[in-house]
Amino acid sequence: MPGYHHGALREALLAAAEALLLEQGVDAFTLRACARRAGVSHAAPAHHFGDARGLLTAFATVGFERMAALMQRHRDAAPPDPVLQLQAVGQAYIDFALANRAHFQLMFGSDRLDPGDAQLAAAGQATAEMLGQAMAAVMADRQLPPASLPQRLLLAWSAVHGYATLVTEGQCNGLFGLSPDNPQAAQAAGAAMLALLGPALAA
Amino acid sequence: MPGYHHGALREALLAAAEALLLEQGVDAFTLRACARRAGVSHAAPAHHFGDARGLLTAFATVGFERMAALMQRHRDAAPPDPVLQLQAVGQAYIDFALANRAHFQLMFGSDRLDPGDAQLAAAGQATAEMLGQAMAAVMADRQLPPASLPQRLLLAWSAVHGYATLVTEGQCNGLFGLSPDNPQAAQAAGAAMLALLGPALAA
DNA sequence: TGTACATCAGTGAACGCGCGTTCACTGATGTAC
DNA sequence: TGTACATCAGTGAACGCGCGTTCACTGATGTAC
Repeated sequence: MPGYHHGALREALLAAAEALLLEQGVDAFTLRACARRAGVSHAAPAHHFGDARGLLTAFATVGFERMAALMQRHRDAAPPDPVLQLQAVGQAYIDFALANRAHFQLMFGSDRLDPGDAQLAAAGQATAEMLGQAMAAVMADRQLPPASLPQRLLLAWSAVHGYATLVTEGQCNGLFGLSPDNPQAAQAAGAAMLALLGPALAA
Repeated sequence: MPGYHHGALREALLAAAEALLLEQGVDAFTLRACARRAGVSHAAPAHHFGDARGLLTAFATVGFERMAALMQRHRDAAPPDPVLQLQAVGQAYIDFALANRAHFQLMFGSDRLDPGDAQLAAAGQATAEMLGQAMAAVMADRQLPPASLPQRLLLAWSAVHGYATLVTEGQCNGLFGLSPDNPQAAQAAGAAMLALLGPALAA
């Protein structure tokens, strides 16, 4: 890993971005700070990402891909009951947010992404479909009216997204003692929430 | 409303901040742009707010106060059934977010607030208590085990917060056609979601 | 195997810009007598 | 009622800073022959 040519600068910049976002928040993110963090000239990132928007968009895309992969893993590991599988997917949503706070906040909370980016859109859609398919499986299994899919999906998504958002933003710290610094407790509380919600979605 | 002395600059700056936040997002917010928007010298805001953090903190505090007031109104207007009242409070949460996107996003999504500000903390706590009381009333009415209050509260809060966040961030635009630009549709979908959730919280 | 050359990845100096902050100031308001 | 004066609210010029972007460059890699 020598001098002039870095070799894996793209990945190094994404790692530097994560550290910066976690430490200072997205408001403080600058291309120069990111390059500094990666130990590289401040003009170097332009070769890989164009500008800050491009870098953050690539960062968010990686986030969606990771999230979808985690959902798949959780679902595969769950018992064959569709409701349990739906809960597993929801838990993956929460777990991902806790373990990748910087990605999660950027993916859903920032206006510094390029909304027209094709890869970002594809990754986001693939992630959404994981949840949609799990919900559809529940509905088929319980013979629920297909017309109610949107509402059910919206409720499920809102619950996991709201919980993940509240915890990662630190809003649950005072009232419930839940913070991303204690992921075990936050995961457990999320599981309890999903256990309470599951039956409502399957009825 | 004459020349040198503005007379209501504090309020004018908060209004200018709202317009800027809606148009450009919180990332682009600067004290100078805010002063420009209010038609005033760029050094003027310091007299009222100190710095940008102070201004945004005051702005968020106003948001929490408005939200709590709307919750109270919705609850008072609802039928005497505790579950319906809880749903009314939840609907107020959603309605507030839709009607005050700039406030909402700043209140919950920004790291540009002063976390030590006493007024902000008080206003936030008062808002949280509105939801907590409505939930407690449901539990007393249905004789539910008091120990389950935190989980139930967390589920209710997560659902309304998640929904409000997803819609105001524009995440529900593609898949569900819900955007803050069409508040009626977004309110209706939120009501449907709450109708689905209500029984789960009261059982 | 060796040489020439095109391409790529990163450098570092330079630029102009908008920002936050400071500060002496000035115009208006309110209060004491 | 009038006058003097303190206090307050807003001005505008000035500063230093970090930012994004540009650009000629240089060191390394890969490929053709």
